Amino acid sequence: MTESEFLRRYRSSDYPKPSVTVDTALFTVRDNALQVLMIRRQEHPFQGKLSLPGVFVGMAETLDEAAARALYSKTGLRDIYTEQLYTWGSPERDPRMRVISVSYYALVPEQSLAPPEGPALFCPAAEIAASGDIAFDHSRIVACGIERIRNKVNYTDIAFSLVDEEFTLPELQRIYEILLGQKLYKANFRKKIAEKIIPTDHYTSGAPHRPSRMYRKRPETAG
Amino acid sequence: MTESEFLRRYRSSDYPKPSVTVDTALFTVRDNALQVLMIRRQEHPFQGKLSLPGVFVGMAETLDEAAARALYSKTGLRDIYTEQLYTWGSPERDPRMRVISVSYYALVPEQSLAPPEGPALFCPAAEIAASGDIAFDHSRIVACGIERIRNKVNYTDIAFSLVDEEFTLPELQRIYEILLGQKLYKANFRKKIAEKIIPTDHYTSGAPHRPSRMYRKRPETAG
DNA sequence: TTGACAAAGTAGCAAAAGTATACTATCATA
DNA sequence: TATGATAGTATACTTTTGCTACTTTGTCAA
Repeated sequence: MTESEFLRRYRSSDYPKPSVTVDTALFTVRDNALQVLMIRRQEHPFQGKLSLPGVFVGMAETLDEAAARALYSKTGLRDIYTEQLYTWGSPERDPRMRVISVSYYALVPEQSLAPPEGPALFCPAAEIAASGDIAFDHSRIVACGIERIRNKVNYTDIAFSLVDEEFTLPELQRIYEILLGQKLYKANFRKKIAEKIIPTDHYTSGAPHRPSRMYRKRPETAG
Repeated sequence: MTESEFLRRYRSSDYPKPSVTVDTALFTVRDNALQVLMIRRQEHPFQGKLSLPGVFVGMAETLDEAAARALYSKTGLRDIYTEQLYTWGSPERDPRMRVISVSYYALVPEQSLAPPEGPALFCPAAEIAASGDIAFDHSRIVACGIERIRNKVNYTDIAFSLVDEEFTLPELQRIYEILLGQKLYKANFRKKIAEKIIPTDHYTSGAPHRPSRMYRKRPETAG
């Protein structure tokens, strides 16, 4: 049997197939807390419950593209930091039918977000992760995202995805403290990230204390 | 519309669906190298090429169960360390049709493996990861597994999954060195893992030098 | 104009962790 | 009984981390 014969003969409809969705947890830091974008469901199943924005994977798009599409349709944002989290495949996770969900998380600075509209709203991520009243297994997805972020903060630069292009060190430190869930020492923090940043000649103003210098992220050195 | 009406009305066949497979990279340390179990493909596509053992996901099983099934059918082993890696969904990754692959990796000590039979064989993982001649995107899956292992060695106990229940410290250190790709200092290594192990009163014998004490992994302390 | 307040930013020490080297111990073998 | 080989230990040195105290520079109110 040649390969072309085989391809002709293979009938993919011979096998039952699960549906595949991509669900994306969009995180930001707001009001001194890590928050996640949730959607109040208008339809069954889990009508009225909170869920993550998700889409069915199109037959011609990659998973990353599906994740970007889900985010764009809810926020209008493109080119934000996005990464695959985990794939959930329990047969009972959707009461309608077998649905496998590839989950993603995304990070965006609060300043670049328009206030969420319609059924979308930001919720404290820790509350969602701890709640027993979230649609599907989306509570676990959020918990998984929180954990991933907390790990990666220590050995990557993902925290920079949560601040604007120009930022002060007190701002950045606050992001780290919220993600890690603990206070950091100012002097040590600055030593640690000194090599990752470039000072600008801009300063904050107006506050009743010494102005804070603004910095940018230093581009990664290849190799 | 009530929920039951909705469920009746929903026809899952209205949407085209990708197929979903689970592909599992089984790693072990053999001949002083990290090796991975590969299958010489008997059928199209990629006939004659090496691929990872994989199965289509059954409609009633979880993804973890599918991964365990794939491993069991090739090795006869159960209850080995297994963890999800990443999900691959490029539309072109399988020439037959749209197939989304949820990849897993597994770790097993060499001693518990029977010699592979039939089309199965162990290959140096680094060579597979670097090769351009592997079926599907399985070369990238192996590369992803190597990277994950290398990361997790430092902050988890996955290295213990690659040695027998009783092991010597020189053995364990060799595993660490192979996974990390670098020599470690004996004294420092022992300080680091001292709290993770329990000494037994067994010793190696027969070698023309001082016998080596055997240890077991200390059970994780809850909390 | 100036003193109080507040947060930004800096200096430096001590403890802990990591890096590296030198040493002693114990077997098989010749 | 000396030798070679690897197991195992002691210890000095270096870097990082944890912590405290200090100086700087703005607003605001007396």
